[in-house]
Amino acid sequence: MDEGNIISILKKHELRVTDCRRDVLHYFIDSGHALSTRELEETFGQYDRVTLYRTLNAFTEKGVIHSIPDSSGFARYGACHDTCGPGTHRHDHVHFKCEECGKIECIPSEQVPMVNLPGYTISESNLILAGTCEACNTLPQQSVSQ
Amino acid sequence: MDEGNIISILKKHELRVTDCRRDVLHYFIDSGHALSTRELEETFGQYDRVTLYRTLNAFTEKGVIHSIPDSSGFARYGACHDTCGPGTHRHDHVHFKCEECGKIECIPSEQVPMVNLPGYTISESNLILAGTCEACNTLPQQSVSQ
DNA sequence: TATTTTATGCAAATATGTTGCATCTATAGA
DNA sequence: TCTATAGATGCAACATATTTGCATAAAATA
Ligand SMILES: [Mn+2]
Ligand SMILES: [Mn+2]
Ligand SMILES: [Zn+2]
Ligand SMILES: [Zn+2]
Repeated sequence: MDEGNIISILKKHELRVTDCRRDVLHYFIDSGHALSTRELEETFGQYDRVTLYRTLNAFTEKGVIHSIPDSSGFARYGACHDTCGPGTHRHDHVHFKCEECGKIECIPSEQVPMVNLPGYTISESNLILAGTCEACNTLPQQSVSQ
Repeated sequence: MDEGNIISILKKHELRVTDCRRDVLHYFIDSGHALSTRELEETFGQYDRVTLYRTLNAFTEKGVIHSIPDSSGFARYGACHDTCGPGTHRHDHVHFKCEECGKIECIPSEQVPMVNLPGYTISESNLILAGTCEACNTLPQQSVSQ
């Protein structure tokens, strides 16, 4: 994605355009998988850890990214769809966590099936699948640590 | 649940019966919602933090409890069904996180819908719903911090 | 450009989770 | 019931994740 688009996404979400935010958002959009704080720290050593955390929090609050439920104990984030903004979050797509390569992918093509629970109000649904991803099934020997 | 049942559950899962394990298991079974390590630490100040963590790990390994994915980044655990034991884990039920009271419940009556992803191997599915729980819908003013 | 608002970096604090080791205890066997 | 032993506990220390306070720097606005 080109730099102009990155900047307009930041502006559309009421975020000041800074080097750190441009670089991180760029990386989110181009990476194709959900990111951990660890991966961001390793990728962006030029920025302070605290700044990266604050970037993730700002992005989450403004609807640029969303956190993905995981039982590993580490937070993971994925880029939101165009439809998300401050106040409006819709993440009805499935997530897949590969146990071989450790990557979490958003699967935009799969909608989370609706469930009806009498008495409950459901505002958000998250379906997280785990197993082996397409890439690891094709190249079974390329497994990598998380 | 009575003390005899608690003890027999521990024994059935190859766990030595200790005060800590009896108290924690009792609390899991009677509480009706998923527990965070934080809540356990606050509830069981008489036991060392490390012992509580090791209790959770032992329970999870032996199939007494299961961890529940959450986007908060903190581990949460729920009591397993009768059908779980060492080696056999089946958690195809839905989980619900209430945004009012912060509680996570297991919904044993709802199965996680199957999804087919060509190219992927799926070994586990987790569906986490969020919104307002039955209790909070009934008594809207009783909201509590997480 | 001047003003205002917000982001950043650094230090420090807090929180979460694990490991090593000495001691204690639940359990099985004599 | 007594004893031997594998396993559980508590404590200290460690490792890592995440947040907060504050001074400074930079972005937006006029
Ligand atoms: Mn996603
Ligand atoms: Mn459950
Ligand atoms: Zn993979
Ligand atoms: Zn509730």
